[in-house]
Amino acid sequence: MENDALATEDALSFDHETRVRGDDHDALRLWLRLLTCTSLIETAIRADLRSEFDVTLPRFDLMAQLYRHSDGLKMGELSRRLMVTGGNVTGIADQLAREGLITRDADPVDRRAFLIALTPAGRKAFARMAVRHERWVADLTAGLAAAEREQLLHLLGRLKSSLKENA
Amino acid sequence: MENDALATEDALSFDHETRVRGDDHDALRLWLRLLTCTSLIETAIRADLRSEFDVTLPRFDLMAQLYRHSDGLKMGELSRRLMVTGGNVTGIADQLAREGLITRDADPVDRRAFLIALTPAGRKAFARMAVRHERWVADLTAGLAAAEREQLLHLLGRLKSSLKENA
DNA sequence: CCGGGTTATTTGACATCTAAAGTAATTTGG
DNA sequence: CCAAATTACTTTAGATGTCAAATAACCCGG
Repeated sequence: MENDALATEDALSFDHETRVRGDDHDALRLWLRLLTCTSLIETAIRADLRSEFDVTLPRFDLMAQLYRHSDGLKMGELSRRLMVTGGNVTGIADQLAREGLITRDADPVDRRAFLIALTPAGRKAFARMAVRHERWVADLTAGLAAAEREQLLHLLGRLKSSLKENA
Repeated sequence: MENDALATEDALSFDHETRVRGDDHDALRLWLRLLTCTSLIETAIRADLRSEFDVTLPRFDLMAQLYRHSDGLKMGELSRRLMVTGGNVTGIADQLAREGLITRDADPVDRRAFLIALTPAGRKAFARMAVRHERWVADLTAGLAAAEREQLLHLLGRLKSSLKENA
C-alpha cells in the first residue's frame, strides 16, 4: 500500500485519482473520479473530431449551440451556455466566421450586441458531425447498463442542481 | 418546449446540457451533464486557489502528485498522472522550478530522464493549500447525502473502468 | 559493438482559456 | 434629461493545452 504499489501499476492506471489514497476523504475521491471520467471522454472525443472532421472540440461545441438556435445567439449567450469567458468566444467565433461557418450580424435591437448564426455550410457541416458524435458518446458509455446510466444521470443532476444553488 | 423555453431561463440555467433537448439520446445527456458538473467544480476551485493562494489549478495538481511521491517523479510519470501532454508538463514544471517550488535533478539511472520533486518550500506551500482545497471540495459536494455520494462514486468508478478498458 | 527501434523529454507552432482592462451602447435614478 | 452604473463585447497578456517534429539516451538483436 506504499508508493511502490502505485509505481508498479501499468500506464492506464495513472489518472487524477491516483493523487489520493485509501485514507483520504470521500469528497476528494468523488471529485477526482469525476474529473478523470470527464478527461477520458473529452480526450477521446477530441481525437475523434480531429481525425474524422479536422475540427476542434470548442468549435464543435459552439456550432452545437447555434444549431439548436437557428435564430442566432448573442456572444454573451454563447459564453454562458459554453461556460467559458467572453473573450474566449470572441476568438473561436472569429475563426468560424473566417471559415465561413457562421455569420455575425448586428443585433437590430441592441447596437452593442451581435447575432451569431450558422451559415448553410456551417449547418450542414455540423449536422454531419453531430451524428458521428452521438455515436461516439454512446459507444463510450456503452460499458454501463441502461439502469446504471439512468442512475448516474440522476445523481449528476442532483449534484448539478446543488452546485448551481450555491453559486 | 421550443427554443423560447430555453431563452427565457435565467443565467444560471445555461450550461452544456442545454445543448440538447428532451428527445435527444441518453448517452449524450449523460456526457453533457458530466461535463457540466466538472466545469462547475473546476471553475469554483480555480477561483478559490487563485484568490486565496494566487496559484493556478495545473500547478496545484502537479504539486499534489509530487507531494504523494517525495522520492520524485519523472516527467513522463507526471504527464500520465495528470493526463496531459509531456510538452505541457515541461512548461508548468519550468515555472514551478523558477519559483523555487520544485527541483529537477538528473535521474542517476537514466540520463534521458529528470526526477522532479518538491523543495521544502514547495512542500510546505502545498500542505497549506491542500487543507483548504479538501474543504472546498467537501463544501461543493455537501449538497448530496453521504449515500448519494457513495453511489455516485461507485457508478463513476464503473464508468472509469469501462472507459479505460476500451482505451 | 553497432545499427535500428523505442523511450524520455524538449521545442515550436498554434489553439484555448482566464482575468483584467478598455470601448461603446444601454439603462437607470434623480 | 443627464450622469452614473450596467451591460456587451473586444483586446491584451499570460498560462494551459495539443500535436508533431527534433534530440538524446536507452535497449536489443545480430
